Amino acid sequence: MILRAKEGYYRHPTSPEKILRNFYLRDAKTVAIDLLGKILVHRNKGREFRAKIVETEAYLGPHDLAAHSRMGKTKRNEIMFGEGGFAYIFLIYGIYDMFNIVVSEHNDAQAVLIRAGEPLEDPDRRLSGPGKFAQGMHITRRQNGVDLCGDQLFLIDGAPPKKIKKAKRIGVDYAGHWKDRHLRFYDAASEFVSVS
DNA sequence: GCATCGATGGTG
DNA sequence: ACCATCGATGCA
Repeated sequence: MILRAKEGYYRHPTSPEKILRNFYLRDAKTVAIDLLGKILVHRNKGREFRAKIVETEAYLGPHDLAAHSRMGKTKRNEIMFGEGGFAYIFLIYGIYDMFNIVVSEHNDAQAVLIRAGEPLEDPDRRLSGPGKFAQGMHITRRQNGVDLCGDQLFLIDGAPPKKIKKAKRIGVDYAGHWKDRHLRFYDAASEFVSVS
């Protein structure tokens, strides 16, 4: 099944195999890098939205002063303190929902923010930037806590980027020396990355 | 090409 | 008051 014949456009996932739990039970930096090139699938109300992930950020746990888990467990972030492989979604600036994937073991409170993707079906859908990504994928706080090993929201395999770039995370200038850590990763060749 | 600003609502 | 954002605006 070829989806769309447009210049430079993604055509087909190499092997549509669902990503299993053990993928998520590793540290945030490793998973953030390995997520690049994977396909996120969201099935919602009889529709299906898919995107190739091209930009991520790692949040390393309570000691990472940029991570939500730095405050300890609260009503909002409790999903972060659970096992890896679950969706953590929160509202930012009163407007946008941010889609994160909880990773590592129970209580490690690590997560990976998905910052940008390439839409597989409609090339005009903009999925660049975490707010637009969640919006374009129809992911909202209703999906907070959803198991990514289920059938509603999950990942399938995809080819990793040829070249990965690393940079500082966006919007975390409050985080002391953590703001300068290179924990943002993106596909160097993708036009859909939010900030190059 | 910048820098700055407002929208908007949950959180601590 | 702050915020893991975005698009519009103003100025160069």
